[in-house]
Amino acid sequence: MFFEILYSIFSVPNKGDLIRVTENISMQKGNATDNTFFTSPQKVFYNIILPVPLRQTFTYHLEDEANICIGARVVVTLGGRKHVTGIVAAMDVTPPTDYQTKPIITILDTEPLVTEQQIKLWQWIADYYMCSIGEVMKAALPTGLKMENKSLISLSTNYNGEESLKGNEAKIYNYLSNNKSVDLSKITKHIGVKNIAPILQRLLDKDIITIEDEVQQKYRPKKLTYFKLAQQLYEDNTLEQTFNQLKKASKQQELLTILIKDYEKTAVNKKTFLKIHGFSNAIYDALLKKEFITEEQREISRFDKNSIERQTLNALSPEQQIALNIAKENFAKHKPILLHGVTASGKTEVYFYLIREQLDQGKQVLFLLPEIAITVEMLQRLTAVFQDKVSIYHSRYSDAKRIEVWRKINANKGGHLVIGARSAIFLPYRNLGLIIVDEEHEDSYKQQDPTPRYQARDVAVMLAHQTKANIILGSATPSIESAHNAQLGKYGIAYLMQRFSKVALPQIMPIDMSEAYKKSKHKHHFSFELINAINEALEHKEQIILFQNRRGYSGFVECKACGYVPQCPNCDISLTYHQYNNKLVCHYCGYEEFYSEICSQCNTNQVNNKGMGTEKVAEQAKELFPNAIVQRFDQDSIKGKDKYETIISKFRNQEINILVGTQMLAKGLDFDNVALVAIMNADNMMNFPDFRSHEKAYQMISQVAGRAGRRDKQGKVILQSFTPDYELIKSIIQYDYTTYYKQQIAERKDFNYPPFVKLIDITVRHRDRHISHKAAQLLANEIREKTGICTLGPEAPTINRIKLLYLHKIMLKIDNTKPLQATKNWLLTLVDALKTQEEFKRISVIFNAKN
DNA sequence: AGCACGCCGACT
DNA sequence: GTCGGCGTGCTC
Repeated sequence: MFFEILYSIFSVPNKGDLIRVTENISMQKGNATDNTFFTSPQKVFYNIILPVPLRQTFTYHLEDEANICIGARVVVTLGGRKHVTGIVAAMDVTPPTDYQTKPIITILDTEPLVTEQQIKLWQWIADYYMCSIGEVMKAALPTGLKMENKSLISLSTNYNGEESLKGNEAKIYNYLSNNKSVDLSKITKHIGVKNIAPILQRLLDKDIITIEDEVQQKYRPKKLTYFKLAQQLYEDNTLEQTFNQLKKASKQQELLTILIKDYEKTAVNKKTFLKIHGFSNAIYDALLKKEFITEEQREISRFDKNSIERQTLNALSPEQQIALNIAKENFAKHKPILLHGVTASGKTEVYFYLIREQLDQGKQVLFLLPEIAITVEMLQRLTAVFQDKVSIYHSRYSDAKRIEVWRKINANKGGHLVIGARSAIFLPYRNLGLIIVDEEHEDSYKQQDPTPRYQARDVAVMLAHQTKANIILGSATPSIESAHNAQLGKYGIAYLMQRFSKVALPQIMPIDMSEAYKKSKHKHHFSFELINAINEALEHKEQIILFQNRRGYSGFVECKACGYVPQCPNCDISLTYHQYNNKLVCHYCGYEEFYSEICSQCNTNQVNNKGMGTEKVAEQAKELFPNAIVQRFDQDSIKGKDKYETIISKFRNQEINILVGTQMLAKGLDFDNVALVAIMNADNMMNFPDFRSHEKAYQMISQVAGRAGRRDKQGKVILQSFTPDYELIKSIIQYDYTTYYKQQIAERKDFNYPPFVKLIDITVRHRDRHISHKAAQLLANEIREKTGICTLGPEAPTINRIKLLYLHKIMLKIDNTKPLQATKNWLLTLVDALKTQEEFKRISVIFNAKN
């Protein structure tokens, strides 16, 4: 079977024992009688999950019982699509009566690729986040495992042309002679035959063509050459002899000498070595030919597992020990645990003990981190302790690597630790003992844009519940929801309030900017207090971080004559000015245009002094502190490939005095010599329109503040704000989580926000503003009338047009007197009903469950 | 979502 | 005359 080879590329362990499915794949109408069958076949029916946004599974059949199982991948045709990969969700289902099923073309796995437990979780996600199970499947599977029509076909180099080909075989051969490598759909189109699989299979059998997967082709691990002294030179004690042999080759001798003296038996990177010591390739090649040195290829990886020495666990402090015990007690009761530990209190140590215990029992452990916190340092620490039991699973890793991890977890051979970003919840765990969700409050655990819009932390809690695994949520500033669950006793709670180094938390000094402006005690956006503090730090050769929660130069451009602000033609949003390329950019759709000083509305001069971005702060810092080296650090300034690492290491090496950045700075990075952190404007963090804005501000400021201070010296934080008397700011300054929590939870209760209600955002989109509005209006009214649910809107959001579609938003607050799942299902049918109306056929409705 | 079918404008 | 733009409808 052609498809066996085509799709078994990633099924290496199963190669060769894939199932033979009937050759009768051509299902063209009127052709069925051609098939000669041995017996009268008994059809068996299966429900298949397919990657489409339809909230259903699809029933297909096999002509006979076959070696197939739930969780195996199958290839089927769907609509116009020739090969779609799906997952078997149910077997031996009752045949449908109202339509003719199509056959399963190929079974790709003999063993489940996906566990039944996973399918259960997928269904839960689909229900809860109001999407199709197929969409969840799409998010769950690494691309290589869900191949669609993209496999590449090319001519085999082995074919010498002696065999004569006829008909379609010849056609394909000729086509491939002229085109290097082509994907399946192109060949199909060119040949004009509906089912080319058997033809390609014949060509494949004759070794005339080869099939490669696009994904695999993309994945070419970069290799570096390492070399070391040949082993036998040591073993046979022939070193001296060797040198005699090289009497006339002084350069080669020299190379060997350096190698022996400086590197001994460790392998060194060829390129670097030759460059540093000034040897040519010829010298190297000569030694290699004489077998005095041996070469090896190493894959480049962000960090090298082999080079990390095994580390044992540190002993726990009494406080950590107590936290560990509390965790274990709660696990015994199958309760999640919230670990509330201040910055540098050693949460990680507690995790380590819990992980080790699970690994010792041969269990699987999932360590979830926000993408941005998966740093080389973190991985090194974990790898140093758990060595080869560690796998990494996140978006910066290649698809091939992810498939490798998938298979490893699926094989379930002994204890294993997966460190991953939110998508790691989708791995096929078979023996999950523990889930850790670190930085539990991070909103990047919530997938916002492509559906499924799931909150990985919540899914993790569900996964733990379903699999009876333990789960620990850790944070220095727990989310209000988790803290509330702890308060209600749904979660256990443990605290780590002592800092590991015993140095006090940084002192936070609020500066009243309205005062500073009134009394002219400021230059640009820098209060005098801040300027003095920076100067002091610079004198002591200490480093400074300036935190500004907005990228770019200055928010907007405004015409000083008519007040016009340039807008994005697609999105109805003000364009942001970027100084480095002198362009106006839309951050939503990427539209850009050159900045012009002439206002397009009234033809006078426009100015760009509104708002304050990192670029402007950096510029002002350079002006105010001409002797300091100032560097920006945000999405825009790290565009280049390794600029991120470069800036960080430069800052570490103290080649930079002042670093100006956005929240990117705050996550997962620890610096040693930062004495001062300044929050340039605390207000713009609190004043964005979201019910979590205060929570986010608290978390962000606390986190940024934590960057200040050194192992032996208390750090200092300057917090500039126009409203320093806000309760929120007071709690931040005093590190008073309890007061902050009480305040927030009271507000949430008063204004009906989660965790007291479930929030669902509905976005209606249409090309026509009026239809969009009308549809939203109808929906809102219907919901209000039929359910009595608190329904806000519809309203046009500030950004009310994205990519030429007009948006209208409705917000639902569903309190716990309403049946949540039933309500969600009803909402979906309501939208389906609306779409049957001619006028609203082309609206699209997005649901976002936001709690 | 993806794909085919079908109906109108700018090209050989 | 037709190539191809994208609007419309359907998927076991």
